[in-house]
Amino acid sequence: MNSAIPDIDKCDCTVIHEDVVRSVRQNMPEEEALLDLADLFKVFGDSTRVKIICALFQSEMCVCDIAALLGMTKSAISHQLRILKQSKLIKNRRSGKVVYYSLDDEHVKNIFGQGLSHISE
Amino acid sequence: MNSAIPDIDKCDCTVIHEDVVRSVRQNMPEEEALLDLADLFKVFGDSTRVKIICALFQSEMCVCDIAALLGMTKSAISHQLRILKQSKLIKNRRSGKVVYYSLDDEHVKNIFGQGLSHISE
DNA sequence: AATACAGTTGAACAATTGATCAACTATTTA
DNA sequence: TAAATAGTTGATCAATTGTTCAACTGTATT
Repeated sequence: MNSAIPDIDKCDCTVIHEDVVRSVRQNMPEEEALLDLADLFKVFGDSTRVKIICALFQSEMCVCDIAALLGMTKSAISHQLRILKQSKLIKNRRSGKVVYYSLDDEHVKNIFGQGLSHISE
Repeated sequence: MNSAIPDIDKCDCTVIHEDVVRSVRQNMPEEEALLDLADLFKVFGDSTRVKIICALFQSEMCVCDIAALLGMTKSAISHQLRILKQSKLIKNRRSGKVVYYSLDDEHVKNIFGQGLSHISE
Protein backbone atom coordinates (compact mmCIF):
# COMPACT_ATOMS: atom_id res chain seq x y z
CA MET A 1 0.00 0.00 0.00
CA ASN A 2 1.53 3.24 -1.13
CA SER A 3 0.70 6.76 0.03
CA ALA A 4 -3.07 7.13 -0.09
CA ILE A 5 -4.52 9.48 -2.64
CA PRO A 6 -5.88 12.40 -0.65
CA ASP A 7 -9.24 14.06 -1.11
CA ILE A 8 -8.79 16.24 -4.14
CA ASP A 9 -12.12 17.77 -3.13
CA LYS A 10 -10.44 19.45 -0.19
CA CYS A 11 -8.03 21.19 -2.54
CA ASP A 12 -9.43 24.59 -3.45
CA CYS A 13 -7.52 25.03 -6.72
CA THR A 14 -6.81 23.60 -10.12
CA VAL A 15 -3.72 21.48 -10.61
CA ILE A 16 -1.39 23.56 -12.69
CA HIS A 17 1.25 20.97 -13.47
CA GLU A 18 -0.64 17.71 -13.59
CA ASP A 19 2.34 15.67 -14.78
CA VAL A 20 4.56 16.92 -11.97
CA VAL A 21 1.94 16.17 -9.34
CA ARG A 22 1.34 12.69 -10.70
CA SER A 23 5.02 11.89 -10.85
CA VAL A 24 5.76 13.26 -7.38
CA ARG A 25 2.82 11.40 -5.87
CA GLN A 26 3.98 8.10 -7.30
CA ASN A 27 7.41 8.51 -5.76
CA MET A 28 6.35 9.76 -2.35
CA PRO A 29 7.31 7.53 0.60
CA GLU A 30 4.51 5.72 2.35
CA GLU A 31 2.22 7.82 4.49
CA GLU A 32 3.19 5.89 7.60
CA ALA A 33 6.89 6.51 7.11
CA LEU A 34 6.29 10.23 6.76
CA LEU A 35 4.23 10.30 9.96
CA ASP A 36 6.93 8.37 11.80
CA LEU A 37 9.57 10.74 10.49
CA ALA A 38 7.63 13.78 11.67
CA ASP A 39 7.11 12.14 15.06
CA LEU A 40 10.83 11.51 15.37
CA PHE A 41 11.70 15.12 14.61
CA LYS A 42 8.99 16.25 17.00
CA VAL A 43 10.98 14.55 19.74
CA PHE A 44 14.01 16.64 18.82
CA GLY A 45 11.88 19.75 18.61
CA ASP A 46 11.93 20.62 22.29
CA SER A 47 14.77 22.46 23.97
CA THR A 48 14.67 20.40 27.15
CA ARG A 49 15.04 17.19 25.20
CA VAL A 50 17.75 18.71 23.02
CA LYS A 51 19.65 19.67 26.15
CA ILE A 52 19.27 16.20 27.62
CA ILE A 53 20.57 14.59 24.45
CA CYS A 54 23.48 17.02 24.31
CA ALA A 55 24.35 16.16 27.89
CA LEU A 56 24.17 12.44 27.23
CA PHE A 57 26.56 12.86 24.35
CA GLN A 58 29.18 13.58 26.97
CA SER A 59 28.32 11.08 29.65
CA GLU A 60 25.65 8.79 30.95
CA MET A 61 23.74 10.57 33.70
CA CYS A 62 21.11 9.86 36.32
CA VAL A 63 17.83 11.76 36.59
CA CYS A 64 18.97 13.86 39.53
CA ASP A 65 22.11 14.97 37.75
CA ILE A 66 20.22 15.96 34.62
CA ALA A 67 17.69 17.82 36.76
CA ALA A 68 20.49 19.70 38.52
CA LEU A 69 22.29 20.39 35.25
CA LEU A 70 19.21 21.93 33.65
CA GLY A 71 17.73 23.47 36.80
CA MET A 72 14.51 21.51 36.52
CA THR A 73 12.57 19.06 38.65
CA LYS A 74 13.10 15.31 38.55
CA SER A 75 9.52 14.95 37.42
CA ALA A 76 9.92 17.19 34.40
CA ILE A 77 13.12 15.40 33.41
CA SER A 78 11.61 11.98 33.94
CA HIS A 79 8.69 12.85 31.67
CA GLN A 80 11.06 13.89 28.90
CA LEU A 81 13.31 10.87 29.38
CA ARG A 82 10.28 8.67 28.91
CA ILE A 83 9.55 10.31 25.55
CA LEU A 84 13.16 9.91 24.48
CA LYS A 85 13.16 6.28 25.49
CA GLN A 86 9.92 5.53 23.68
CA SER A 87 11.59 6.86 20.55
CA LYS A 88 14.50 4.50 21.19
CA LEU A 89 16.95 7.37 21.35
CA ILE A 90 18.15 6.61 24.88
CA LYS A 91 18.44 3.56 27.09
CA ASN A 92 18.78 3.17 30.84
CA ARG A 93 20.25 0.91 33.44
CA ARG A 94 19.45 0.75 37.11
CA SER A 95 22.13 0.60 39.78
CA GLY A 96 20.53 0.47 43.19
CA LYS A 97 18.25 3.45 43.58
CA VAL A 98 19.88 5.28 40.71
CA VAL A 99 18.81 5.00 37.08
CA TYR A 100 21.45 5.93 34.54
CA TYR A 101 20.46 7.12 31.09
CA SER A 102 22.62 7.10 27.98
CA LEU A 103 22.26 7.50 24.23
CA ASP A 104 21.05 4.48 22.31
CA ASP A 105 21.44 5.47 18.71
CA GLU A 106 24.20 6.29 16.27
CA HIS A 107 21.89 8.32 14.07
CA VAL A 108 21.28 10.91 16.74
CA LYS A 109 24.80 12.24 16.47
CA ASN A 110 24.53 12.58 12.70
CA ILE A 111 21.11 14.23 12.83
CA PHE A 112 22.37 16.69 15.43
CA GLY A 113 25.49 17.35 13.43
CA GLN A 114 23.52 18.27 10.34
CA GLY A 115 21.14 20.37 12.38
CA LEU A 116 23.93 22.31 14.04
CA SER A 117 25.58 22.75 10.67
CA HIS A 118 22.38 24.25 9.29
CA ILE A 119 21.75 26.76 12.05
CA SER A 120 25.36 27.95 12.04
CA GLU A 121 25.00 29.59 8.62
CA MET B 1 29.11 33.85 27.10
CA ASN B 2 28.63 30.16 27.66
CA SER B 3 25.46 28.31 28.66
CA ALA B 4 23.92 30.10 31.62
CA ILE B 5 23.97 28.32 34.95
CA PRO B 6 20.33 27.50 35.69
CA ASP B 7 18.57 27.96 39.00
CA ILE B 8 19.79 25.10 41.10
CA ASP B 9 17.02 26.08 43.49
CA LYS B 10 14.44 24.80 41.06
CA CYS B 11 16.04 21.37 41.17
CA ASP B 12 14.31 19.24 43.79
CA CYS B 13 17.16 16.87 44.46
CA THR B 14 20.78 16.49 45.47
CA VAL B 15 23.45 16.22 42.81
CA ILE B 16 24.66 12.67 42.96
CA HIS B 17 27.65 12.95 40.67
CA GLU B 18 28.90 16.48 41.15
CA ASP B 19 31.99 16.01 39.01
CA VAL B 20 29.99 14.69 36.07
CA VAL B 21 27.50 17.55 36.23
CA ARG B 22 30.25 20.14 36.41
CA SER B 23 32.14 18.65 33.50
CA VAL B 24 29.05 18.24 31.34
CA ARG B 25 27.92 21.77 32.08
CA GLN B 26 31.24 23.22 31.02
CA ASN B 27 31.10 21.46 27.69
CA MET B 28 27.46 22.14 26.85
CA PRO B 29 26.88 24.24 23.70
CA GLU B 30 25.56 27.75 24.20
CA GLU B 31 21.97 28.08 25.28
CA GLU B 32 21.08 29.97 22.14
CA ALA B 33 22.45 27.26 19.86
CA LEU B 34 20.40 24.64 21.65
CA LEU B 35 17.23 26.71 21.31
CA ASP B 36 17.90 27.25 17.62
CA LEU B 37 18.51 23.56 17.15
CA ALA B 38 15.23 22.66 18.84
CA ASP B 39 13.43 25.24 16.71
CA LEU B 40 14.89 23.74 13.57
CA PHE B 41 13.77 20.25 14.48
CA LYS B 42 10.38 21.63 15.44
CA VAL B 43 9.98 22.68 11.82
CA PHE B 44 10.58 19.08 10.73
CA GLY B 45 8.22 17.83 13.40
CA ASP B 46 5.01 18.26 11.46
CA SER B 47 3.74 15.75 8.91
CA THR B 48 2.51 18.38 6.48
CA ARG B 49 5.89 20.05 6.38
CA VAL B 50 7.65 16.69 6.10
CA LYS B 51 5.45 15.85 3.13
CA ILE B 52 6.15 19.18 1.49
CA ILE B 53 9.90 18.71 1.90
CA CYS B 54 9.69 15.17 0.56
CA ALA B 55 7.81 16.45 -2.46
CA LEU B 56 10.31 19.21 -3.10
CA PHE B 57 13.09 16.64 -3.06
CA GLN B 58 11.68 15.44 -6.34
CA SER B 59 10.77 18.66 -8.06
CA GLU B 60 10.12 22.32 -7.53
CA MET B 61 6.39 22.87 -7.18
CA CYS B 62 3.88 25.68 -6.99
CA VAL B 63 1.44 26.15 -4.11
CA CYS B 64 -1.53 24.80 -6.06
CA ASP B 65 0.30 21.63 -7.01
CA ILE B 66 1.39 20.96 -3.44
CA ALA B 67 -2.15 21.61 -2.25
CA ALA B 68 -3.50 19.14 -4.79
CA LEU B 69 -0.81 16.60 -3.98
CA LEU B 70 -1.61 16.65 -0.28
CA GLY B 71 -5.34 17.28 -0.55
CA MET B 72 -5.16 20.51 1.40
CA THR B 73 -6.07 24.13 0.83
CA LYS B 74 -3.71 26.67 -0.69
CA SER B 75 -3.95 28.61 2.55
CA ALA B 76 -2.83 25.74 4.74
CA ILE B 77 0.07 25.01 2.39
CA SER B 78 1.04 28.64 2.17
CA HIS B 79 1.20 28.93 5.94
CA GLN B 80 3.53 25.94 6.14
CA LEU B 81 5.67 27.15 3.25
CA ARG B 82 6.16 30.38 5.11
CA ILE B 83 7.50 28.51 8.14
CA LEU B 84 9.83 26.46 5.96
CA LYS B 85 11.10 29.56 4.24
CA GLN B 86 11.69 31.41 7.51
CA SER B 87 13.90 28.49 8.51
CA LYS B 88 15.79 28.88 5.22
CA LEU B 89 14.95 25.35 4.19
CA ILE B 90 13.17 26.33 0.99
CA LYS B 91 13.33 29.19 -1.47
CA ASN B 92 10.87 30.46 -4.07
CA ARG B 93 10.73 32.21 -7.41
CA ARG B 94 7.79 33.89 -9.04
CA SER B 95 6.87 33.32 -12.66
CA GLY B 96 3.84 35.40 -13.50
CA LYS B 97 1.06 34.48 -11.12
CA VAL B 98 2.74 31.24 -10.07
CA VAL B 99 5.21 30.95 -7.20
CA TYR B 100 7.53 27.97 -7.38
CA TYR B 101 9.08 26.54 -4.24
CA SER B 102 12.19 24.40 -4.04
CA LEU B 103 14.63 23.14 -1.43
CA ASP B 104 17.32 25.53 -0.32
CA ASP B 105 19.59 23.47 1.85
CA GLU B 106 21.96 20.55 1.49
CA HIS B 107 21.62 19.60 5.14
CA VAL B 108 17.96 18.77 4.79
CA LYS B 109 18.70 15.70 2.75
CA ASN B 110 21.22 14.43 5.28
CA ILE B 111 18.97 15.12 8.25
CA PHE B 112 16.10 13.32 6.56
CA GLY B 113 18.34 10.45 5.59
CA GLN B 114 19.44 9.90 9.16
CA GLY B 115 15.88 10.26 10.39
CA LEU B 116 14.55 7.69 7.93
CA SER B 117 17.41 5.41 8.81
CA HIS B 118 16.45 5.60 12.47
CA ILE B 119 12.75 4.87 12.08
CA SER B 120 13.40 1.93 9.77
CA GLU B 121 14.89 -0.17 12.55
C1' DA C 1 -10.42 49.01 -16.41
C1' DA C 2 -12.49 44.82 -15.05
C1' DT C 3 -12.14 40.03 -14.34
C1' DA C 4 -9.87 35.83 -13.06
C1' DC C 5 -6.63 33.22 -10.83
C1' DA C 6 -2.31 32.27 -7.72
C1' DG C 7 -0.95 33.17 -3.52
C1' DT C 8 -0.70 35.55 1.17
C1' DT C 9 -2.23 37.03 5.61
C1' DG C 10 -4.46 37.61 10.26
C1' DA C 11 -7.98 36.15 13.44
C1' DA C 12 -10.20 32.35 15.55
C1' DC C 13 -10.74 27.81 17.28
C1' DA C 14 -9.68 23.07 18.42
C1' DA C 15 -6.02 20.04 19.48
C1' DT C 16 -1.57 19.16 21.29
C1' DT C 17 2.09 19.83 24.49
C1' DG C 18 5.37 20.69 28.53
C1' DA C 19 5.90 21.88 33.38
C1' DT C 20 3.82 21.39 37.85
C1' DC C 21 1.94 19.02 41.66
C1' DA C 22 0.73 15.21 44.45
C1' DA C 23 0.78 10.57 45.02
C1' DC C 24 2.94 6.67 43.96
C1' DT C 25 6.79 2.59 43.39
C1' DA C 26 11.47 0.76 44.08
C1' DT C 27 15.64 0.22 46.43
C1' DT C 28 18.81 0.97 50.12
C1' DT C 29 20.07 1.72 54.88
C1' DA C 30 19.61 2.33 59.82
C1' DT D 1 10.51 -2.81 59.37
C1' DA D 2 10.61 2.04 59.11
C1' DA D 3 12.71 5.97 57.08
C1' DA D 4 15.08 8.07 53.30
C1' DT D 5 16.12 8.77 48.66
C1' DA D 6 15.70 8.03 43.37
C1' DG D 7 12.55 7.87 40.14
C1' DT D 8 7.80 7.35 37.95
C1' DT D 9 3.12 8.47 36.84
C1' DG D 10 -1.47 10.69 35.99
C1' DA D 11 -4.17 14.84 36.22
C1' DT D 12 -4.25 19.64 35.48
C1' DC D 13 -3.41 24.07 33.35
C1' DA D 14 -1.30 27.47 30.51
C1' DA D 15 0.97 28.00 26.23
C1' DT D 16 1.77 26.66 21.65
C1' DT D 17 0.34 24.96 17.18
C1' DG D 18 -2.10 23.71 12.67
C1' DT D 19 -6.13 24.34 9.98
C1' DT D 20 -9.93 27.04 8.55
C1' DC D 21 -12.16 31.08 7.00
C1' DA D 22 -12.51 35.54 5.00
C1' DA D 23 -10.34 39.24 3.16
C1' DC D 24 -6.61 40.68 0.98
C1' DT D 25 -2.42 41.46 -2.75
C1' DG D 26 -0.18 40.59 -7.17
C1' DT D 27 -0.09 39.39 -11.95
C1' DA D 28 -2.01 38.29 -16.40
C1' DT D 29 -5.78 38.45 -19.63
C1' DT D 30 -9.71 40.27 -22.03
